[in-house]
Amino acid sequence: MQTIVKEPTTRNAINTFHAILEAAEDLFYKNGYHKTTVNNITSQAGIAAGTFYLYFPSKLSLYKHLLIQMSHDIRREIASKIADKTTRFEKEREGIKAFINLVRRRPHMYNIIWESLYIDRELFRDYYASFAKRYVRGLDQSVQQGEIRALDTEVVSYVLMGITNFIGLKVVLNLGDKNDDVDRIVDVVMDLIRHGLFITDAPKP
Amino acid sequence: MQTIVKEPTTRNAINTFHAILEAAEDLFYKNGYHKTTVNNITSQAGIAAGTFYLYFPSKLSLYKHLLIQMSHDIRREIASKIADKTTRFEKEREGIKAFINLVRRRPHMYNIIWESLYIDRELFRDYYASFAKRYVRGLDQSVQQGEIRALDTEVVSYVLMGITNFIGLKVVLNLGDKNDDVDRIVDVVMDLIRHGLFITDAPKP
DNA sequence: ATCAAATATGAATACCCATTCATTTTATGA
DNA sequence: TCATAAAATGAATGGGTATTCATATTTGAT
Repeated sequence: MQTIVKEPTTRNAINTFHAILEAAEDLFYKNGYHKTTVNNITSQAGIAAGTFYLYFPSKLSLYKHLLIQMSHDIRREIASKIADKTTRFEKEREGIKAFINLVRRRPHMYNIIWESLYIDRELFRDYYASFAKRYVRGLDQSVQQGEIRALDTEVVSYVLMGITNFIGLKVVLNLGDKNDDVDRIVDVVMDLIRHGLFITDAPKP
Repeated sequence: MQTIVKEPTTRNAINTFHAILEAAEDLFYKNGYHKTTVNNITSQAGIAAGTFYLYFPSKLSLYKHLLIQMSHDIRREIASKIADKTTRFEKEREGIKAFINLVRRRPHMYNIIWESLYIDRELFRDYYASFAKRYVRGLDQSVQQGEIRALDTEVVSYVLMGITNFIGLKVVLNLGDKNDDVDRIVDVVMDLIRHGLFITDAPKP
């Protein structure tokens, strides 16, 4: 299934195309995919209902287009923020921070990505499977370089994704402490990742 | 909003009531809330469409009923599995294991709980906020008893929920390694929680 | 200025689905 | 056995919405 009819070329067409994307992002976030009608989207975008179908073959294709775009945005954002970091620890910290700041700026992303589980399960699976795959590559490298312990990196990748996602959830949904400061939270998380949760007497192996 | 019309009393009524719940659980899991019609549910339950409304005032109320029931089931299951454990470490391990085994047995739970984010956001918030609150109580106690380090227990609770949920997701959706063994995965997770991810030379404080 | 292609319009279409209700069947207790 | 209540039926209703299409406008090249 193609996600768009064709790339718009003229100035006006580009504006219309982006107006649709912007309205959809906003409405999908506020009301969810199912409660958002194509008419809601077109009227918020300031265009006629029929115009929508000049750009997208269906409502679902628009959703997929947004999801794919966002998954790229997330990867690019994280990659750019950790590119110049040299240690795995710093990469991890900046990666988490980048993700949280991104979803805080654009809380739409959260909703849209998770909602895929209910719109197209394969899309959801693919999203996390491919994210994990990349993560594992980075972790394996760090194991080789002796920076992190030799654990099952696939499991570790899901642990780290879980941490990042739920901390993001807390921040985006304003769960718990209302005065959350991203840096402070990330410090706590990194402390956990570095030292573990428990008090032990024995030195580390 | 009440979730059911009234508790059924006679034998047949109880059967019908449970047939509806079972069919709904199955169909919401397979196709999601929005793609499941009341007719789908009643025909899979082997009853007429109208009968549905003798038990539930609306489709949404059935969903809420399932969600509330499941959140109780999860808490009860975890509580019963950790009741006799004495150390925080064991409680944590058995809690994670109980959760994963439960969602593996009834993968419906996963979908239904997360889908609440798109059906009724307050429901979703309440679910995790109250889960976190309980978690924090337990963690605070363990901090007092010197079993775990004195970190922000609210942040820690989201970290632990995130880990558990994403490991559960991996298992339920069969992401990555297809021969996942729950005990082995939980061992990796607990190792992480105990020692952290990184190799450090200094002994623990 | 002219024309063809690209864009845009919005009312009409066609389908879907939650819920209702008049009617029938089944259970219960006197 | 009969009367009453409880449970069940399923066709009909009504509201909603994704998509289409005949028509109109705008754009850009010649």
